[in-house]
Amino acid sequence: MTAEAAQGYDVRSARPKRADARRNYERLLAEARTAFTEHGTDVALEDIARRAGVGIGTLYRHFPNRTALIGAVFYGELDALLARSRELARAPQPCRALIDWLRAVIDHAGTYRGLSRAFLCAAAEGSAELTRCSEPIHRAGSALLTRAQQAGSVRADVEIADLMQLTNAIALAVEQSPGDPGLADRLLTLTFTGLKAR
Amino acid sequence: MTAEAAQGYDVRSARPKRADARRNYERLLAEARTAFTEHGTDVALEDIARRAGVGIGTLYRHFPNRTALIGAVFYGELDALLARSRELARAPQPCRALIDWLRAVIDHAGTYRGLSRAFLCAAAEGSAELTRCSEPIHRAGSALLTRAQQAGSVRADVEIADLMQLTNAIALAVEQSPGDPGLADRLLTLTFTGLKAR
DNA sequence: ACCTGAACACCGTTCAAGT
DNA sequence: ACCTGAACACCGTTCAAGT
Repeated sequence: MTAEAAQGYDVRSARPKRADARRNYERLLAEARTAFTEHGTDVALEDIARRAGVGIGTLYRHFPNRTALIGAVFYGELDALLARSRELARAPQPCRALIDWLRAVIDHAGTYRGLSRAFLCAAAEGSAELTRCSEPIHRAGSALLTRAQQAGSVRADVEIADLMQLTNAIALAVEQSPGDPGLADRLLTLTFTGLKAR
Repeated sequence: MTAEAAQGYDVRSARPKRADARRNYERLLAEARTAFTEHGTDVALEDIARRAGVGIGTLYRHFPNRTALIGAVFYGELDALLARSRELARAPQPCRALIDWLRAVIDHAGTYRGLSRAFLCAAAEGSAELTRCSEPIHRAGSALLTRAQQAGSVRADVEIADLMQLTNAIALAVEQSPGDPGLADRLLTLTFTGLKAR
């Protein structure tokens, strides 16, 4: 399902949204995106509603809670991340491609302050909005992981779920350490080579 | 400085606290500990004050913000973690000892829901209360790391700061995945062996 | 069917008054 | 010097009234 389809139809009734409802949905999404980018995902929802020119009640009608809104914004930006994975699936070094993609995931999570935390917490809550984001990400990562394993450059006993958990965790650590731009690379290198001496 | 000294003297004036102030401080700390254990670090501060039998203003007088309170509770429990590191410093396998200790750090962070997040965030905020906790932890970890490196079982280019960041991140991922008790072990094993095939 | 925003609930924090 | 708790500010969420 594309992002357009999700915007054009009511999720519950599966019927087309009324034109004004759809316009409000899109405005809220756009304002949420810029607000999250500027002030992080903890920004006041009332601000987002005001900037979108709708009442706070309308925001809640479209997005029952903050996580749902974060998930909807993130879902709309998945395409770039998935396109990058398809690109890297044809890169000459399968292992390098996997690491590069994990780095892209971390960078993307860093675009909104609070996103990676919401993502980690959502797994525990079982939020439908963020789960539908993590599924395509996992599939994309799985393809890159399998390719690197078949090339013999990555251990066969590594599972994508664990690797993504670790990547999310690194994204969070990186987000909390704004003064250390090289941290993401160092932690990914550590994950790749491991502690163990060769 | 011991925990007793911190309780018995006013931090700013370095003078002995009045007896009632000291008693209130200790009661707040004890109630915070149990409240954090039972309901996580997001528990209402008013509840802690009420259970300690003091006004909310008294809580704020002793602990200017939530992070300070979390830090004070955590500081009082550092001894167990540091004792474990001294024990492991004499264990036969230096590398195993390091991994076991990282596991202990993760387990300890898991005793309060929200602690590892507060810890990661505090690094960015530069909270004095939590920084004084991380220093002895880093020193203890550094000793174990150096020993494993000198034994030749851990790579020489690994730095303790990165390793602790990664460990904190794992602790957070583990906390957010209560349904997966084996996650901590799997992620630590992954950190140890690395993705790279041998 | 959808929008609005006043109203409610809740919680962190402060500070004037009291001991 | 310290304690108290009413008061304030802020924010998430709901829902009766309106279009």
